[in-house]
Amino acid sequence: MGEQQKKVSIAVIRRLPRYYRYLGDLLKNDITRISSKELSQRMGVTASQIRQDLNCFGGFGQQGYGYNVEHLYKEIGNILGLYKGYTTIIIGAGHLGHALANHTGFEKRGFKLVGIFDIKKEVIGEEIRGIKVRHIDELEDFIKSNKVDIGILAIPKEGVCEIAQRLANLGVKGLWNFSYTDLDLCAPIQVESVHLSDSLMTLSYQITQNSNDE
Amino acid sequence: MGEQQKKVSIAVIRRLPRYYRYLGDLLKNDITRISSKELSQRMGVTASQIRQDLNCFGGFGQQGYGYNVEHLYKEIGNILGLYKGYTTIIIGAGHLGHALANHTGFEKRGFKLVGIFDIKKEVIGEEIRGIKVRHIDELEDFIKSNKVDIGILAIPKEGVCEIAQRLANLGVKGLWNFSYTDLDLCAPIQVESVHLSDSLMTLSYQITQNSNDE
DNA sequence: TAGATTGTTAATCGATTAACAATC
DNA sequence: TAGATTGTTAATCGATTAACAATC
Repeated sequence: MGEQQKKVSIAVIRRLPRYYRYLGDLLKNDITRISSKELSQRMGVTASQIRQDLNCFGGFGQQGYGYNVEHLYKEIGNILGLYKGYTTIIIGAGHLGHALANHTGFEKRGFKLVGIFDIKKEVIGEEIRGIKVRHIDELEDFIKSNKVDIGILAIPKEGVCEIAQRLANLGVKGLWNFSYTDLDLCAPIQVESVHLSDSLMTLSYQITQNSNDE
Repeated sequence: MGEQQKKVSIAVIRRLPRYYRYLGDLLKNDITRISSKELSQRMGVTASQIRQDLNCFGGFGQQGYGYNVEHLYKEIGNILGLYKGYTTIIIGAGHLGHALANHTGFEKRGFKLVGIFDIKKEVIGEEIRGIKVRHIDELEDFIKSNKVDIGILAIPKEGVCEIAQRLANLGVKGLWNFSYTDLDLCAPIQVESVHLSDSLMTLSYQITQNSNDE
């Protein structure tokens, strides 16, 4: 803690979950060691990049041998904070909120859903995977008596800024934002946005280009 | 058509939807012109980057004046293929499939949902926003008699590769992949993946770093 | 030991930023 | 015309790839 290697670029960080995924697959297939060269072929990247990326965090390999799959898998999991026991709450019990609440993959990676909030009377009290939907007015009390690390924002962009600020004020560490707007908070809170429309438009651009090329 | 400016980098393309979003907001607020400098301040990027990005596609501005908001908005929409009338089908009527089907934002941007498919008897025949869920066996017939540009893959990773290949074979132009795996098809089809877990893990890394820094 | 493969430095490539002439 | 702001070239910065000595 405290001492910090020089800042790792966002490009590297965004590749870590992908490494983690491929290593998990290798582990499932009982492969115990892998070289950067073989991993690079499976992943479609250069071996050099893999070695550079990993060496941002320390030397996990061994010359002449390569990397121990299980060890590397766990190390990356550790770097990503997957063993910290982070807890999440979902704001917005609409269709997307339901989908995210019902997705079991997040828990598999160590993220525990502990609360769901909404503003609409109709959904309050409903249970999703054993978790009761609470009224948004209970947010402050809930967070004061429960550790909440991450707020998942599955609400329309109109209300998101106010909620985001409330969560920041309550000491929530990160926001996972699904609303169609950028969040620009003056608070020490991390924001990761998933702009689904942006992603779809990117795909749209690419198929348009393909058609033009012909 | 046919003649192609030198390939625009993916970094630029991924910024286009964001420009589009900000321009849409300006338009709503009845702002008719904007300079790269002012837009850069609103978006938190450099004016130079905005001008460079836009000039990959042509000169949309005017010296001494800036950019006409409505014109630029429409041009970017055009570049992104939003006026092509692209149609989509969703594969997988689970929680995520439901959420995507019920999301009206995509239609607002020109993507028309025309079909939903699943394999489970229980959901076949159900209607989501007026669209009947069909059995996956009807996929080939449906696509042969209906134009389908984009397949949205909202199914577990186990079945996704086979379905993706079937869609590619049927001439679908793009796949929007939500399953937790990379698709590596040998077919002339564009793939855009949304790995939600990867995004969450990136956030997790960042809040972990913040805690370590203290 | 010989072979393999890392960790790491150096070279290359590409993307971003700065600068400014062109021009509305 | 003078002022503003683009389009575009040049400079800088950072990320990726290549190379290779270190070492298991």
